[in-house]
Amino acid sequence: MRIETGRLAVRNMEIAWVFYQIADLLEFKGDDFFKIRAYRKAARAIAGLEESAADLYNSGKLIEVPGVGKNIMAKIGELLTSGQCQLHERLKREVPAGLLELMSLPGLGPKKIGLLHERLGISSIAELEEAARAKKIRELPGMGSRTEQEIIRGIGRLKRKPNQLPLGAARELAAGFSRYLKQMGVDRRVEVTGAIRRWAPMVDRIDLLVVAADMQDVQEPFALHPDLGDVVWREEDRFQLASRWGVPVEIYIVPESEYWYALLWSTGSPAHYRRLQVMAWKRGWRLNKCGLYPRSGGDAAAVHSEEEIYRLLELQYVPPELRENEGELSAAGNGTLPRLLNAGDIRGDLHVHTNWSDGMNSIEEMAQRAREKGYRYMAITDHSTSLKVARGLSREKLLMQHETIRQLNRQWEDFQLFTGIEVDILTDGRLDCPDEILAGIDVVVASVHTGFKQDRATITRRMLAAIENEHVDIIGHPTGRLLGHREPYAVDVEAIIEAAARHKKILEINASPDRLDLDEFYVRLARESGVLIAINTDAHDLRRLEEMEFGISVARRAWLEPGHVINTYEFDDLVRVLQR
DNA sequence: GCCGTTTTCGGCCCGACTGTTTTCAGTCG
Repeated sequence: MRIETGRLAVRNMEIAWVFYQIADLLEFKGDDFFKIRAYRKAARAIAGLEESAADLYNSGKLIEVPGVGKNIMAKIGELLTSGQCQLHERLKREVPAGLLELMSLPGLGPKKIGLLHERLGISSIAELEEAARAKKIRELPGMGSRTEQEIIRGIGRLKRKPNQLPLGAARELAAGFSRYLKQMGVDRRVEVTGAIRRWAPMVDRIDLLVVAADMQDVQEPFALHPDLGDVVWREEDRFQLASRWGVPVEIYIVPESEYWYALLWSTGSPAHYRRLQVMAWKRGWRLNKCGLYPRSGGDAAAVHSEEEIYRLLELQYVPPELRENEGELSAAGNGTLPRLLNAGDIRGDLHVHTNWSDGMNSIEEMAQRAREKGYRYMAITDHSTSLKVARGLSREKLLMQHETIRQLNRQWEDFQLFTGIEVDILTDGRLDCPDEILAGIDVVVASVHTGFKQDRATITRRMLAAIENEHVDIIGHPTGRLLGHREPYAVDVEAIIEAAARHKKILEINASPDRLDLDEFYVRLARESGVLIAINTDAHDLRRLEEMEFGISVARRAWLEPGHVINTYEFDDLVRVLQR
C-alpha cells in the first residue's frame, strides 16, 4: 500500500517516540531484554533518518535501515496507515497510566514501581509522595527509609523544575509551527524569535512573530494544530496557546511597517532591551516595539533591518546570541564586540562515533559527510574497552580501526581523518587504555561515563588525573549534564579549567543539543583563562553531524572568536596545537 | 526484536553502585 505523505503524515520523531514507549512498557512488564533493546535501537535508527520514514516505506528501502526488520517494518506500516500500532495500544491498556511517569524518578525502575503498585496501589506521583510521607514505603521488602527520602527528594526536584524545553527540541517545534503556518496558507513572514532566536540552552516559551493585518488569519489555523491547546490569554496584537509539550507558544502579530522593531523587542532579552531603551533615550530617541521616535517629536524612523536600528543608536550590531545584558551594549558602543565565530569557520569535527562502537554509520560514511560539509578533517573517536554498553573497542579492534583509517586517508588529498579514541576516565582516575597505545593516537578525548554519583572531590580528582596525562588532548562533555534529564556530576569546574590551562589541554563544547556541555558560563571562564576550546558534535549518526550549529551557538554566547576554537584552525595549525 | 564472510538458530549483556542486606536484587549508564 502506498502511504500518502501529506500534512498529516506521521513524522519520524513520532514513530521513534512510539517505539521508545513500547520499549519502556515492555521493560516494565519484564519482557525479553533483547527485544526491548531492539525497539530502542529501531527508535534511534528512525529518529536518525534523514529521509521521511513514509517515503522509505513506499520505496521499499525502509527494510534496509539497520535495526528495522520484518516486525518493526510492519509496525511502522501500521503507524503510517492508522496513526496507531496495536502492540503499543495493548501495552498502554495493560500498564496503568501514571506508572511510566514514576520511572522518571531516580532509583525507581519497573520492579520497584510494580511492587509499589501491587502492594500500596500507587499509580501516580501524588500517591507515591503521600505514601512516602506516611512512611509506608519502608515497610515493603527491599526498601527502607533512604529509599523513602530519595523518593521525596526526587519528587521535590521534579516539582521545582519549571516547564522548559532543551533548545534542540524547541527549535524543531518552532520550525514545525512556521512550516505549518505556511502550509495553512498564511503566506506571510514568520520568524522564530525570543529565547530560541537568542539560542538560549533551555527555553520556557516558543515565540513566533508573524506579519499579518488581522489576528484572525493567524489564530484560526493555530487553533487546529494537533499539538496546541487552549488560548491562555489574548491581547490586541498577540496571544498565547498551551501546547502538549508543556511550554506555551506565544504569537505576535505585527504590520509590515513595524516588523523590525517588533523583532528586536520580541527577541529580547528583556534586560538587553531595557538597557537599549535607556541608551536610545540618552541619544535623543524613544524606542518601543512599534518604532524608534525622535524625542523632539515626529514619526518613527523607517528601517529595513535590525542592523539599521542599532546603527541609528550609534551602536555596532549586536547578534541575538549576545543580547543578555552581559556588557554587549557597552562593547557595541565602543566598537569592541568580538568577531564571533560562525558555521563557515568550522573546519572539522574532533569527536564522532561510528558503527565500530555505538554509532550507526561507517567510518567511510561519516568521512564522506564531513567532506560534503566542506570539512578539512575529522577525528574518529569511538569508545574504549570498558564502556560495554557502548560496545567499547578492545585494544585489538582499536588498532585495527586505526589501520583502516590510515588506509582510507590515502584516497584523499583535501581531507584527513585523525585516529582517535574517546577514552573512559575510570572511577579511580586511571584511563581505560594504556599509555603506550594512547601515545600512538592522533586525538585522545577523555570523558567520564561512570560513577556519576561520586562526591565532588573524587570526581574532580579523576578528571584532574586525566588532564595530567600527557596523551590526553581534549576533555569531553566536562560536566556530564543532560539538559532536562540529568544534572551535571559534582565537579569543580574552575579547578578543571585551571588545570587545563596549566597543562595546555582543550576543553570540549559538546554540541549535542541534549548536552551543550561545557555551558556558556564556564566557556567564558575558560576563555578568560586562556584555555582553548573544541566544538564537537559527538555524533553517533550522519544526521547528528549537523548539530555543530548548537555548539557554535554556545561559543557565540560565550563571546568566542575563531582563534579560541581549535577546530576552526587550518590542518597544520591544529596538528601543532595537538602536539604541544 | 534483529542479524548473518560463524547465515534461519542461537547469540546479542556488563560492571559498578546502592540500599538493603547477611548474600543480593534492582537500577543505571
